[in-house]
Amino acid sequence: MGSAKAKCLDGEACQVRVIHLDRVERARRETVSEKELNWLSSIYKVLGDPSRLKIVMALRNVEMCVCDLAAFLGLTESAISHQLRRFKDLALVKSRREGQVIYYSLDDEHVAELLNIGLAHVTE
Amino acid sequence: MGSAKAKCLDGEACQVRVIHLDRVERARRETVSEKELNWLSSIYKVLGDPSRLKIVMALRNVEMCVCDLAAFLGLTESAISHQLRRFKDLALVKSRREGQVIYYSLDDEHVAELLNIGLAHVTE
DNA sequence: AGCTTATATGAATATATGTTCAAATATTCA
DNA sequence: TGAATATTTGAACATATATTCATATAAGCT
Repeated sequence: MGSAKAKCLDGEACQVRVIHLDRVERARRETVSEKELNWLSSIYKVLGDPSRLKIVMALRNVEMCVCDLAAFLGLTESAISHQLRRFKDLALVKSRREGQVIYYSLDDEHVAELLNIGLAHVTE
Repeated sequence: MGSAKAKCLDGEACQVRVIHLDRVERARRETVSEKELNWLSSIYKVLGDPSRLKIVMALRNVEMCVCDLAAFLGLTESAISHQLRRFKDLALVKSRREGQVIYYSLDDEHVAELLNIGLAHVTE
């Protein structure tokens, strides 16, 4: 509706200006829970850093250890380890120990899909 | 190959420790350009914040103006405007003026796909 | 047991970032 | 023209974050 008249939400005393109350209410109805939203955004966020994106792109195809990734990225092994922990905390990457070497690989098909769509976006 | 012997990259004098040179070289071969990587990560990053994710989720379904989104998110109109500019800079959201009101909506099908996969990830 | 290698951890730091406030534009309406 | 509405912009601030350095853990080798 075109009426650009200010309205109020959440009671009388509020100061919130709203033009399309119906749309706001619809958005309220259709949104996912705050918890799901936070989780989802944390997954996008972990991909939203060039170094981490490069890491996870590499792990899509090959299992790699920390020092391989450090050589690939040109970063400290410590930096790689810190970032890998973030992936593990979100259960996006899994690890496998073989002697002293720990091999990392991608562990989430949804993330693989996210990366594929991103690549399609970039290479089209 | 299992040989955990240190090797060197990029010339003699370097100190880079590598266990699987072949894998590092393969990763080098298969990676996208630095420029594409930065662009792609910036797209994930812009989705990697709860407020922005909520904005773009809402814009998936309905056209909304700044103050609608401010009411929906419980944030300042200024905050919304700042975040919308980031989406516009990446050409993920488009705007349409109608009198004093500016309507925002999603403008990138790849991003819509990214959101769909994310939602599938969350709601499965 | 010691010694080396591979990775992890924690503190420290410099930088990036999200939000707010105050002020500036831009558009409509009287 | 002037007042009111919708949005934008820039500065400021508090918080988050990516990386490095130094140190700790863990496993294999002699």
